[in-house]
Amino acid sequence: MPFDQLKLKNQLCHRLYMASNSIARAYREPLSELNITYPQYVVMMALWQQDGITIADLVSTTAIDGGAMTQILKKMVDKELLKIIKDNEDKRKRLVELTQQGQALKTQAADIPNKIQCKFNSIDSGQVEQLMHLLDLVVDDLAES
Amino acid sequence: MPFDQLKLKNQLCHRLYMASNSIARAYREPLSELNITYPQYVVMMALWQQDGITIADLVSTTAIDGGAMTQILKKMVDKELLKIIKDNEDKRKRLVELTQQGQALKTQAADIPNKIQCKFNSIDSGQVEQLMHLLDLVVDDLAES
DNA sequence: TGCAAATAGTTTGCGTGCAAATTAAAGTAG
DNA sequence: CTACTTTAATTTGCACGCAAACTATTTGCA
Repeated sequence: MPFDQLKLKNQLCHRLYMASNSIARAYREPLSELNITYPQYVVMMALWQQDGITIADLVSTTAIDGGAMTQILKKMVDKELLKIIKDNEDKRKRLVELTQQGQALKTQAADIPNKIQCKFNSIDSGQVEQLMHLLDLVVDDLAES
Repeated sequence: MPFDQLKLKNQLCHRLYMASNSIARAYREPLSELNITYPQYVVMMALWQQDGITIADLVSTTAIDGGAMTQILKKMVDKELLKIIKDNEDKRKRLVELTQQGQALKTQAADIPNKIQCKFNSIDSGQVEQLMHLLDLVVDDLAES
């Protein structure tokens, strides 16, 4: 039955598609209170972890596409969440720095992970661990291919 | 440490984001040979399973947004993969039917799941099963919230 | 030294994902 | 029979994700 593999319910890709969209949708409400989108939130998390990094570093830690990153950062500069500074040592590079507003947003965001976690009633933290591990394997396997 | 939850590497959402993008990227090459995109492939799989269903049914089985579906179907009609027929019993509804070309494409697509599976070197089929199960739980938990 | 190759970022065009508004048809309550 | 509500689908506007083309530096190598 080679065609059985073409059934939607047998496909890992479709599960991932639905799960990823579901999660992004779940974040939409809490994030709209901070006036940011999900990818913008990912950028903020990366900068809360390490500030003043280059755009290339931001691309590699967030896995957001470089072309999209330019547009995303532009909007975040408009919102005065961060600013972009030229690197005098290497004039190709630009450094991304949080503004005070950007740093302050971390406090408002601190509760978001809990809000999301509350929606998971069928999964315990051990299963989340395992899920993350399996997803890491998927990403690694598909990395360069 | 409430801020530890804000670290990217602790976030399920970011894993899902990366895994979903990775998979979509992995399908891009094989699907470009069929001249379709990933969401279009999902629509095709749904129709190969059951042809002649309404757009609403297609939306619910694929989990593709209704607004996007209109655009996607329009492009697939242009490619002559399917046609859209009015339902005379309920004039609000429209039925989606594969053309001969659309049906024939199934044979060309039969090998795609294997091509993708070949890229997974770190995961066995049991782990894929488990991954799909966990993703189902995630989707269900986030369903209506 | 000089010049090709690599690196950092931006821009463009296309295809979604999604919310909100809109149109048309069917169902429903009074 | 009529107005209200619900359902099916489309349209619009915005934000990405991604490939490809492009600009500006820097690096590497002969």
